Amino acid sequence: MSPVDTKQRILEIAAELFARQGYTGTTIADIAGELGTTTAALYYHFPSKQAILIGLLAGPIRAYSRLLDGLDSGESTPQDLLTAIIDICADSRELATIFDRDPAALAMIDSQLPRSSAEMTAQTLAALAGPHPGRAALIRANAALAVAKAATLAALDLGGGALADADRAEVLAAALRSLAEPVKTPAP
Amino acid sequence: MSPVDTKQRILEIAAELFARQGYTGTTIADIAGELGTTTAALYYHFPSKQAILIGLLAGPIRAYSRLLDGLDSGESTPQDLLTAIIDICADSRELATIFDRDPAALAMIDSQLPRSSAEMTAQTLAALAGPHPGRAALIRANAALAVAKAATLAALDLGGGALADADRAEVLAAALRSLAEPVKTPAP
DNA sequence: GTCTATACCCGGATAGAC
DNA sequence: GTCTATCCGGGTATAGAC
Repeated sequence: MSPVDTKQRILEIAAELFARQGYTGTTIADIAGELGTTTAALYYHFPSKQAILIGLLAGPIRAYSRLLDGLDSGESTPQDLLTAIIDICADSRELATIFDRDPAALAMIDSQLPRSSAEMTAQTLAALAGPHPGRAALIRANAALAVAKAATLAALDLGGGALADADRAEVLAAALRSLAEPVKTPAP
Repeated sequence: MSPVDTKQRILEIAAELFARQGYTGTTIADIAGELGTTTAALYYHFPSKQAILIGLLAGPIRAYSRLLDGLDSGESTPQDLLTAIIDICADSRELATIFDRDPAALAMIDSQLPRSSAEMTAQTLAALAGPHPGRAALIRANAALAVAKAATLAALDLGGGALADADRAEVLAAALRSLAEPVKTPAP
């Protein structure tokens, strides 16, 4: 099989297993077994298990990193940011799962990323919470981010791996509602 | 040191490390080191690493399981359910983190729980989504559950480990907003 | 209840033939 | 590009003295 295809298949298999069993819970033998080869064959395509994880996440994380770069300079609204997050998660159910549910794996490759995963989350929350946020605003920012990730994953499962337009709108609306400062009822 | 105290200390240390590094990412040696003993000493108090995880989660999971039992028979509203989830998460930042972010660890002890973690999540979502839910209702249920867990964790971090009343109210409000079906603007 | 020492296994990784 | 064979380290767990 041509090397590029095999490399791609390894990445697909790894994405699925990492999402299901976690990164540390998945062995090289698991991947090789699914691929139908021995573990040694894997090392022709990737120098290490970590390299597979990086090969999987580097692209999406660079995209996300660029998104964050555009925040300071640009005119992005929270809605733009949440939409972008939803679309990134929608790109791959597996990657979104790893990103959302395996922080330990992310931390393991932090040093080889353009910025640390903690930093990216912090910047995202800061952008969602707005300038000089109080505790309530920070809580709402966390809520909105959680919705964008978790509800997108749920929608992907409902849609058989694809995110329907109506579902995307529903996720975004839910995230925006959780982000919105509730209207205070004025004292009578 | 009296056995009960040591056992308790082990659980506390394990909770913190499991939350920070994940279950598989934490070694018995890590726990023993933090405890100031050798790994062998740990095995006087717990027969296995899994037993530590179970000792940690069995109580809260039983509580959550009872909560779900009460749903069918009782008159619980989504608000009651979300409040209960928030309070369970607020009980221990560490346990909530494990529960939310380490599904692989939960799956590992599934067989020894009153019901599987997947089953518990499914029942929770069903209760939040209401009878005969459409896709949109299921998405909103997922959103609300994600808010209850993630925003509570955020609030605990903001509050130094405790959940202030105002913060609890903010989390619940955000979860309820994400759950609420948006009012449809009637065609003119 | 904790120690020293160690058995045992498993997972990541390498060497070298084909 | 994939194989067989193997090394090596680290992690769980045990034996038995103190």
